[in-house]
Amino acid sequence: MRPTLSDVAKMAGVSVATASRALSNPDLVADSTRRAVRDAAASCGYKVNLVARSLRIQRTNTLLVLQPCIDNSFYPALLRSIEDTALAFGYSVPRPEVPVVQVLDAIYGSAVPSVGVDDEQVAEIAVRHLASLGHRRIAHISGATGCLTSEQRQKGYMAAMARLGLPADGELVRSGSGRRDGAAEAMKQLLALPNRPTAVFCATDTMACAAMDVCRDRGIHVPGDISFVGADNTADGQFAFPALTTVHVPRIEIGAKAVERLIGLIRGQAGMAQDMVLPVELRLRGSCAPMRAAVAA
Amino acid sequence: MRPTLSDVAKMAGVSVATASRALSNPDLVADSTRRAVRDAAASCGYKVNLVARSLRIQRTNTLLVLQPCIDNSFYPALLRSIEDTALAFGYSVPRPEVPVVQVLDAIYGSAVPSVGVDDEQVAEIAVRHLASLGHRRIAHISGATGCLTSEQRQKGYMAAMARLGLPADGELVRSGSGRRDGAAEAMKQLLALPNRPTAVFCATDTMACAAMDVCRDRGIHVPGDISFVGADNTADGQFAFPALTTVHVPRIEIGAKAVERLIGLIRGQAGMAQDMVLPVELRLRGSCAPMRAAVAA
DNA sequence: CTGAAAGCGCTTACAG
DNA sequence: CTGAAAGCGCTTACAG
Repeated sequence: MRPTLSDVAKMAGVSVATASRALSNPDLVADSTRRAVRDAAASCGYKVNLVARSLRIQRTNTLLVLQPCIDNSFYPALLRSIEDTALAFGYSVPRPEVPVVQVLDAIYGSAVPSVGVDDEQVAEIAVRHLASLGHRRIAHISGATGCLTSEQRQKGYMAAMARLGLPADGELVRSGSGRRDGAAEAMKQLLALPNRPTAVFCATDTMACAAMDVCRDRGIHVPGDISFVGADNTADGQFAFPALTTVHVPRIEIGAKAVERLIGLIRGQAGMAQDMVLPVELRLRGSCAPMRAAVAA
Repeated sequence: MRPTLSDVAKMAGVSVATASRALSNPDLVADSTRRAVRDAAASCGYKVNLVARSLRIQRTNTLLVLQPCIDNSFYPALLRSIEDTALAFGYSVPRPEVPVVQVLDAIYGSAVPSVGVDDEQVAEIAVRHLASLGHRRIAHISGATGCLTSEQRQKGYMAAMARLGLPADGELVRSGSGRRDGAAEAMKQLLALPNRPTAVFCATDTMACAAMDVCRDRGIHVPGDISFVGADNTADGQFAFPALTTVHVPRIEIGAKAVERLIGLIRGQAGMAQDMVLPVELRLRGSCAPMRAAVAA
């Protein structure tokens, strides 16, 4: 059992009150007492129970630090400075060794088990569907820079295009930054191309909807003139006109599995430290049509 | 004051024990009692005090969810699934509206105040120093993909090269992935170039040290044959041979300022929501030398 | 089915 | 300078 303040007090031969003061308000006790209590605390590895303290003082006085990676000599000094400053303000920085699961965007790398999907596969499914309809000039509107999901979808798009022997030259790939305005701008650039794409794979449904809106505003027919596939399967695509064909990412299942993993980790069950990749699937709706053979005639 | 279970019990005309059961163990109370307690709780907006509960049950039974961005219709369903599953396991997911400050890597965007440095400026200072020594073929070994710091340093490198009228063609930019092995590999590629760079700006000191090691192994003299500038000013560069010239990033000050900001935010002080950019500075050590005029002679 | 009581581990007036 | 006691807000045996 983790030692309590009462244990420390007994070891040091003082009352709990004095032990508390010696540790968190040292000015209030005699030098010798302070030393005795601190020694006792150190020898049994006492650490204050923050839950109890918080309940008592009606504040947590705690700052949580989340650090993306540890394998970098840059961090120790930063962390120490954070702790020192926090301490000077009467706050503490717990170093919780808590179980963690990451969902979808694996920013902590493989050191932390993740639950998500294969985002390269998401892109591959989308591109293959468009290619199966005869499209060859398939553009990509990518998501937020620095977002792993978005980067992997772009990578998957490039890989799929290469495997299919289709051109994925630079002008066909535009960043939509994961936002509606970015996607609209990207779509305008694609439409301004001398050799327009006949299909677009957008990294998110939200961006696909914005891109389709641009087409509608310009009298370009979806899917008659240009086809769209999104990814995620969010409500906006479902209720767009035409309804958006998309690659479904099973959010409900991902959330449930992530929690099961996390609780498994908390309970020390085996096999919970592995990554978990859930299947995705194409949802056919109205935003895609076969490539028109005589489009240039 | 936030209502306690005792308030709810009084409103419902039952004991605290019964109120507790009605809320967290409903099977144990009569239907009518349960309804009365729940109505009372709802009418005063009662929420269980998790600190008190945790102290009592000796577990927190709480899962913390950290979500990078909210402006995405993908998340609500995921979050609901997480909560539902957690609840089914007897865990709760608090929705803490806590003050947050981000340090250095602004992954949450400008919605969350950040404390850091201007990483484009970091790169610019490094490149300008090398250019001032006469170097023109200045290479860049970049950091981890998807890391904003690394991307901004690369962007700053490109911008500085352009402003100085120096060539920053693709072959001069290599990803070191922020790791020693990646940097070593990148350095080997740079050395294999027909027209070798005479200077290298590495996105981190750690990578610069690894790159310098590659040179030493091949009998290439630093700084006689090739100059290096790192960034961060971590201990590895300081003790490298030759000691690494670098752009100092003030970690101590960043940590202190971040905590001050955060506590200011907690205390509701004004002006704490702005981003804070701390100055960086060049630290001259032994890894740079003037470009040799007659290098090709 | 319900209530009175104990207690989780601390901190802090209050006495001495 | 130190200790006994109260109490933060809950939950849960134990009685009834």
